[in-house]
Parts: sequence; C-alpha cells; structure tokens
Amino acid sequence: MSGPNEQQRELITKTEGIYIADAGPGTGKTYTISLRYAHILNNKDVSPEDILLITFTNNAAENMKERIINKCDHNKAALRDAPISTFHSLCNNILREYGFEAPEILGIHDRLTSSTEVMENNVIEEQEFVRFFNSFIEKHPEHVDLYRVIGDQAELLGLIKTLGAKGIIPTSEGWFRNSDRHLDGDFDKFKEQFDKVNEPVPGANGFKQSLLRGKLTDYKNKCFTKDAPDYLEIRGEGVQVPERFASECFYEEREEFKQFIHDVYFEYIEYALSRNYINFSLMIMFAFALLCEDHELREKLSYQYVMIDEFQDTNEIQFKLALLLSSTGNICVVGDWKQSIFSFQYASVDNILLFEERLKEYSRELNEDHKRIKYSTDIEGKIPLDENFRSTQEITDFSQQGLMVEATKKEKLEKEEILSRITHLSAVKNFGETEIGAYTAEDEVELILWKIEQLVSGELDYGDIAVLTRTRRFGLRLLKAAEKYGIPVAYEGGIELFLTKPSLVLLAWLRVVKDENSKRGWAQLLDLAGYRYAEVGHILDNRRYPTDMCKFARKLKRAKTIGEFAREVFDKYGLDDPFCDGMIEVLQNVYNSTYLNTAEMINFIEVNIEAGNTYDVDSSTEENVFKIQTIHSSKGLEYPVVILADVGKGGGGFGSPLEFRDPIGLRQNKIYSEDGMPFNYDNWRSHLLKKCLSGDYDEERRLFYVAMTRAESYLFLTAEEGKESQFFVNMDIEAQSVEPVVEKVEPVVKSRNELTVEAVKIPSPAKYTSHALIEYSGSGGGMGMDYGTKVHNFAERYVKDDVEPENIDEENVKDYIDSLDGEVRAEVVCLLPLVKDGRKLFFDGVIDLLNLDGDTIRLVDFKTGRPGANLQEYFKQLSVYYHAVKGVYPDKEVEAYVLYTADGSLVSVDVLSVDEILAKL
DNA sequence: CACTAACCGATTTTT
DNA sequence: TCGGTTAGTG
Repeated sequence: MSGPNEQQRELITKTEGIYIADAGPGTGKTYTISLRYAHILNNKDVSPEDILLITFTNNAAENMKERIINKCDHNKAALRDAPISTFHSLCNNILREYGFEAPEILGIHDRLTSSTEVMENNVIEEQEFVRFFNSFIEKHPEHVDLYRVIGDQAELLGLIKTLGAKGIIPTSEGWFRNSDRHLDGDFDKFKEQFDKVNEPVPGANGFKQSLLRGKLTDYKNKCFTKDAPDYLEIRGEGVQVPERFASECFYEEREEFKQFIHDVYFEYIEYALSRNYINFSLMIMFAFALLCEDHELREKLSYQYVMIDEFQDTNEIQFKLALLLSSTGNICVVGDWKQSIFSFQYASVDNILLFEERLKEYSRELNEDHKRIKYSTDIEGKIPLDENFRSTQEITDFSQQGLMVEATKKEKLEKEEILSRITHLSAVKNFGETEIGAYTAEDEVELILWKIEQLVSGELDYGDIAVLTRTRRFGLRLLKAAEKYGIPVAYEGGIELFLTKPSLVLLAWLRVVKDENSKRGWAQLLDLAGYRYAEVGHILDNRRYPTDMCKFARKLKRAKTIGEFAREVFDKYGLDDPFCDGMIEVLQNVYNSTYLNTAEMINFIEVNIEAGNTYDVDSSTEENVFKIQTIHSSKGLEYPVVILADVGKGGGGFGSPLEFRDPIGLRQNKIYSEDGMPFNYDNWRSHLLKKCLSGDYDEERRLFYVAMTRAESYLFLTAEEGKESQFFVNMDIEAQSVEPVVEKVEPVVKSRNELTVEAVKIPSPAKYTSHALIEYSGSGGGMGMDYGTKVHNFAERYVKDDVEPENIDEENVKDYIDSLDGEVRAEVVCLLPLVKDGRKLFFDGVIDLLNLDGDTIRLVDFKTGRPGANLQEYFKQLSVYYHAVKGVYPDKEVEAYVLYTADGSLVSVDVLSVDEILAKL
C-alpha cells in the first residue's frame, strides 16, 4: 500500500471527540486503526497506557499489537503491555486487581479472589447450572408452576446470559440501577411491528388478509387457557387482527415470573461464586458494576483515547462499558453493520445501526443518579471508508446484492432503504481476471470437487481456493468426499466431537449400561425421549424405566466392541452423519489400543468434554490444499477463489418456554394451570406477540454477504439441484446445471507413518508416553523447547522437501541425513505394548528418524541440548523405540542412536531390555 | 385467487 | 417446536 487514502487519513488524524467509521470488507480497517494508534502516540502527549484499543478476539488483539509495534518508534516494552485487548481480558484484569469486593455491589457477601476461575466450557457450566437449579427447586417451592413448564434447564442459563448481555443485572434487593425496566419491553416499538404485519395485503381483487391474520391460522390448534379469546374473535371479521389485541397481549401480568427469573439469576451468581467460578458474562457484569459504583476507580482506570474494532459484534453492556472507560470522550468505533453475524453470541447490531441514538440513551441512563459521563456525546463525525482493496469491482457489486435478496417467496424488502444505509465501495486494485458463476447439480459435493479440479487445471492452485459453508456438517461431508478422491484439502477449525448430540446420547447409554439406575444417564435419555421434567423425576425416584428402553439397554450389553455399541445407539436414534462416523473412529481407535471398559470409556468421554477437546479432522501439514470453513469462522479472511456452498436460510426459530426478546421483553410462552385439566397451556398473549416479531432474515443476508466478500477474484455459488434456496434463486445470475465428473487424484504421501504393534488383550490398561520415563537432570543447557521443536520440524521437512538449514543444528541434521543410504522416514509414530503385574501398559512416542537400509534399520532421536547430556535418560526412551521397531521388524538388525545436533555427535544406544524398562517405572 | 391442512426439515462460535 | 412450502379445496 502506498499510504492511506483520503478517508483513511481522516480517520487517522481526527482523534478528538466521538467518531464512528463505517469500514466495509477489504477497506483496510486494521491497517488504518494501527496507523491511528501510532498517530495519537506520536502527536499527543500520551503514552500507550492512555490508549485503550478493544478487539473482538485475542488473536486480533495480538495481530494489532504486532502491527503497532512495527509502526511505532515508541518503547517496545511499553507497547507490549499496552491495553490492546478484548473486552473480556480487560475486564478480567480489572477484576483481578480491583474486583475483590465487586460482588458486594450486588449485595452478595462473597468475594472474587485470585483463585476464582473463569468457566470456559459451556457444557460443564450447564452441568453446574443444573446442579444449582435442582437445589433451587428445593429451596423455592413457591415457583412450582414454573418448574413444570421448563423443558430444558440449560435454556434458563441461556436466558440469564441474554439478560446479562443487555445489562440487566439482579441484586439482593431488586435490580441493579433499575435495569428491570428492560424486562417489560417497549410497547411503542412493538406496536410499530404489530401494525406493520397487520397491514392488509393488496391482492387481485381488493385487499387480502394481513400477514399476521394469516399466521394465526394455527391459533385453533393450540391449547390455551380459558381466558383466551376464541379463534374467530382474535382473527377479526375483516382482513386484520383487531388492534386492541396489541395492548391486550403486551400488557400481561408478569410479576411472579419476573420474580422467579430474578431469584434464579441472583442465586446462580451466588452459587457460581461459592463454587469459585465466574463465566464470561459475569466477568463483564462485575466490571461494569464496579466501574458504575466506584467513582474514584472509574476516574483512575478510564482512558484518554478509546478505540473499538468490530463494533458490530459488541452488545449493550459492552457499549455502556466503553462509555464508562472513556475519560474525555475521545471515542472511535469502527465496524460494519453488514458484517454483523454474531447475534447468537448476544451481539446487538443496533449498537452500530442506532449508534447515535444509543449513545444518547445510554449516557442519559448512566447519568441518572450521578454524572458519570462528563463529556459531550455529540458525534464529531462519521467516516465511511469506501475503497475496497480486496475484491474486484464485479465481486464487490455482486455481493452487495446479497444484502437485498429476498429470503423467501413472500418476503418483501425495502431495497431503497437498505441501499441508503450502504456505503458504496469501489475497487481500487485491478486483479486482472475475475469471474462470478453459479452452478447446480444433483450432488452438490461432487459439483464442488468438480469445480475445484477445473480451476486447478488452469492457472490456480488448490491453496487459492476456499469453500465456505454455513454449517460444519456440510463442510465435513465435503471433506470426506475430497479425501476419497485424493484431492488435497484441509478443514479449518477443529470439531468438539464430544459435545455433539451423538456423543451425548452415546454417553447416556453407556451410563445406563454400566449402572442400570444411573440417574444422569436416564435423565438425559428420558429428556431426549420427550418426558417433561416432573415425569423424569417421578421415573427416577421409582426406578420404573420404560420397558422398551430397558430392552435396548440389554441389547447394548451384548455389544462386543465400542464401535458396535455406538453404531447400535446411533441407528436407534436415526443419527447418521460425519460426527457419528468420527466418534466411532475415535472411540474404536482408543478401544483397540487400550480396551477401555465401560466405566473407563465414560470417563474418557467426560474428560474430553471437560477439556473441550477438539478433534481436527485433518492435521495435514501440506500447504497447497483447498480449505473448507464455516462462514462464521472465515470472517476477516480473504481468498483468491471462494466457492460458497449450501447457501440458504437456517432453521427457523427455536422456541423456548421462557424467553427474552426485544422489544417484547420477558415472556412466558407456556403456562401451567389446573384450571380445568392440569396441563402446560400455551400462552395466547405471547403466541400473538411472537407472530409479530418473526421472519427477520437480515442476519442470514449479512452472513451471505460476509461469505461473498471473502473472494478476491473468483466467486462461485453452488446448490443442490431442486433444493436451491431463495437466496440462490434471487441473485442476479444464471445458474448452470452440470453433471460433474470428479477424477481421482494420485494419493498424497502421508506426513506421518503409522507403525503399530499388534497388542495383547489384557484388561485395565494404562498409557504412558516414552518421555514419561525420562528424568532430565536440568543441566543439559540447550536452547529450550521451541528451538528444539524447530530443529525437529526441519528434519521432517528436509526429508520430504528440499529445505535449507538455517542454523548449525539444522546443518548437522542435514549432514547426517545426507550420509544415509536407503529409505528415510521422519516423525514415525510408534506404540509399544508391555505387561506389568498383569496390567497392560502402552508406551508411545514419535521416532524422529527411521532409516531402512537393507537388513539394517537405524532409529535416531535428535537432541538439541548440550552434547552428552542426559544420555542415560535418553537411552530409556530410545530403548522403547527399539523394542517397538523390533516388534514390527523382528528379522532385521535394529540400531538406535542419539544425535546431538549442536555438534553432530552420534551416540550409539545401550539398549535396555523390556524388563529393565519396566523396572524403571 | 384466497385460504388451509398436511408435510418437511431445522445453526453459527468467541470470550 | 417452529415456519415455510406444497397440494388440495372452495
């Protein structure tokens, strides 16, 4: 880049006052922000600790810091410690230093301590929440009618977090700073939406019924309480729903329900603190409360300059926090409403769309009882960045269409209005060739692979191509197919296999098979089978489980392997997807090498869940591969070629019996009543309210937009023939129907070679890595772990490609490898099963280098430490490798060496016998 | 043409 | 459980 353009320069140099920058895709946002930071530092009398820069992810914060350090002449150490971070780590730091008594602000007599942990795994948190909620039920019998209504307790936790994101916080006495006013909703805003959907629709002869009236056809199939108006009454005599129902539904009695939410919310915070953890939502909440109430601390912590990147991803409480964190009103928010796709993470797109409005509203709110916001909240300027450095003009214009495409056949969009909100982007770079295409075929997966093969047969490489999908599921299907054809591919982003539904079902059955009265197992299974909370409790107490389920458990007991077990379970539930296959693969592999019994298998899954382990479907280190990603994870990235697969709208809403929605506030969709038949009745009021809110596809369109704007020069849309979504159909492009033929590609050599010895079947296994044998003396000198890893990586790469050594260690490795005859393999995985005291043990490890030279096999381990150091310890490790290799090649002469890479000295290993290895344990 | 009953298919992920 | 689509009815 030849320096900032006019708009970028404006953003860089105008630093005093409040600015909002509209930074569309490819407009050089990160570049501009880092220059702005440098500009402030160089031209104002401030140091890095006076400038707060907030980003969305830790990764982004790191990148930003790197850039700024490179651009500024300022003290590098000070910049490393500069407040360039996410909201969460900023709040965490504040709480660690000043937050000990923050809970007291809410009336909780507990403390945040340095040992308070941040709950990162939401599955574990849900388990904690369920534990909490069960004790809550015992303590609060008065809410019994509400308990009957709750299907999934974890949804209640979700509801609490939604409230937290909006800045609605409970205290021992009531609600923090009257935040409960938001619980009631906003009638005027609701009425606006009501009127809109209740507008009669113009038809061929006069007016047709309003959308709302049409939607209410299901009203008669619902089961409402006695006070509900009947079908004819609510739909009215004309083409509209009578207007009086708007206020009649909106203003319903909610006091008891609100009290219940308050109590659950407040006591859960108490519970979390008593268990010594907080979640991410509480982290922000406590920091916010602290900065609200401790005026001295706020003055002390606030910053002269505040910048927030990706502002479209912030939520309400973060907006307010930002206002509190600024001392002077020098605030700059940068974002793009068109790229707001994280509402399910509680992001509020209105923060940026209604920036001015919210700015005024929030500062008024924060100043109600004390003047916290002392600066002017007038906006100094709006700066649109309007040059796109990423994509060609064709792609830029085409993607913009995506924001105005109808998602359904009925949907009507006010395109002029949308257009007026979009900053038109002009492409600056000429990339030469550009192409936009759309294809359909019977098999979309084959279609995509066919297109990729077509592309790489020309000028393009696999590495230029990214396939973006809306769901991980489709991505994994594509991955599987690509691997089948040998097309080089990488799925970006790991999969938390054990948090998927198949895994939870499987785990529940394992529990039940292990212990026929397992409460956790049965609770989950009964819940899945559709039993309500109260019924589940009854069944568990009386231990009278459904007979067909008991029968299935007996069948499972006879399964011979975990794979068979899992397959039975998945078949029973009609689960059949790549997650199931992945699970079976992982579990069967574990089983094959360790013969875990049921209890151990349960533990294995639990540990995986606990650790939030993700399983990378492909760990290929190859560079030239095409990438598969979900659209959400592709945000911020760019590729020469983007193939956008599986476009369409996501599943409709998920209704929960208790929920919070703007602008109707807190609502109870189900009501338990014994008036007549005891039953969970539908709430006719919230039924009508919800019909007025539905059908908002804006975020789906933005998702579509984000995906398309990742492309630099080539963009292709694909769809399954006959199942094209309205997005696909309504875009201004002619789709080509093709019959794809995919050719098999020569298989790529695997980067790791498997070398496994047939194991002996003995129960109760344990697993060790060969490094567990080694006790380092600590005096090895050496250059540390990272350096060692680098040298090892060099060896692996040198064997495969021809890379140049970069230091003396790597040169010695190269010289040694060059001196060898025969086949050389690097990074060979090996496994050695042993038996000690009737217990099976596994040692595994990675052999750095394996040299197959006629009848001789040499195995070599590289050590970057001081030559001669730790030799005895290394001998133990190498002995394990020796026996593993000898097990596979019993007829060959096996030699083991340690190569000290510092001076190239080679030491022959005195191999220990198996018994000696065992004795060392 | 307007309306309705019956059927179908249903997430994304960071802190 | 939801809403959209489709096929069928008046």
